[in-house]
Amino acid sequence: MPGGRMGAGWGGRFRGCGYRMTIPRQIIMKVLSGTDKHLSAEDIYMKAHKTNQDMGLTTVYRTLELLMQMGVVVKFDFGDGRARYELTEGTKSKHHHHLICTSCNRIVEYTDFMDEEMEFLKRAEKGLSKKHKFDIKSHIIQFYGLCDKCKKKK
Amino acid sequence: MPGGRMGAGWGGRFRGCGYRMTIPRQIIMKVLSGTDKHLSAEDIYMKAHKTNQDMGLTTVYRTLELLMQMGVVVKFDFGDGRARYELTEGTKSKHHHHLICTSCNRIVEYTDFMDEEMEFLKRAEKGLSKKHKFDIKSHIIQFYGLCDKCKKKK
DNA sequence: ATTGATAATGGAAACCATTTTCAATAAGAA
DNA sequence: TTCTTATTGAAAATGGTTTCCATTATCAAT
Repeated sequence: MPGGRMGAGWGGRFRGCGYRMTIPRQIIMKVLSGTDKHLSAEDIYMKAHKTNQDMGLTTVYRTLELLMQMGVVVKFDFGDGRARYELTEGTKSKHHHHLICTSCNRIVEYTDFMDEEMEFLKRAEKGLSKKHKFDIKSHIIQFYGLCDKCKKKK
Repeated sequence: MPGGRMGAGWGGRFRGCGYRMTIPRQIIMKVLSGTDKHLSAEDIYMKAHKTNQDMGLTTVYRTLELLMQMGVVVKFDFGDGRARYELTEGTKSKHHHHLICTSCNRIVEYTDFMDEEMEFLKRAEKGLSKKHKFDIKSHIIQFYGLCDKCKKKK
């Protein structure tokens, strides 16, 4: 993929869902596509703001809301009071889940057990979709506990 | 178990963690033990308030924070702006997970696939604990998507 | 039982991420 | 180009959660 076109191609996706493609939305997609981190709304706003000075934080929230409904983005809550967002179909990053320390809020990504996990998830999603008539777009798996340091501190 | 003693026995647990057992904490434990729903802080406050008029909302938040650190309670975020809390070792309710509609916020509990899930989780927790030196206390699994109604609406 | 150090409490005010409002602007079909 | 209508940004409002602080309660040591 040649550089400079990241985030392109999303126009059809938006229009297909009955929405318009706009400059702010393009920029936001570019930011989301260009990272492998979990960004907060403000993180995204700040990155986008560098490209387009007129970008407003409100638009970021509105677009994220849209993207979530489109199933393109997942929202995470790690318990620190601000939500994080991530593309579901991340081309950049490996599929991963999170370990969260309930004491210091440290977040560890892990990619272990992914094979088992994916297999389990595939079966579960299929079964749950059918039984509960849900159109499942994404999922979250998080483990909570005490990290090494906090364990010793106590 | 004879009635009227629900929530008792927690004193040791608190003291064991270096905290004191107090009336408000007893009442909060009673509320949490006595429900199989996911209560918000305010839900808990209102229930507790019936037993003890002096109960303050601040104390509920503080106690929940404590219980989370103790690994006794899990905090859920279903995306409606208020967190929900639930005992991890629920004697009342079956272990379950959640399906959440990203459009209307409807929450469906499911207990299907629990056997596979439990098996997977057991292995994952053991492996992750060792590898990342985490003391895992609880976990969250949530599926997001569109419920039957919202699917048709579009 | 009494004491005393200090953890815990409640109420009000502060915080701050997220929403709402609204007039101005831009997208895209005709 | 024109017109309809979705989208936008800024500021204000919202509301769940935290912080502050003076008062009260717990519980280990006496």
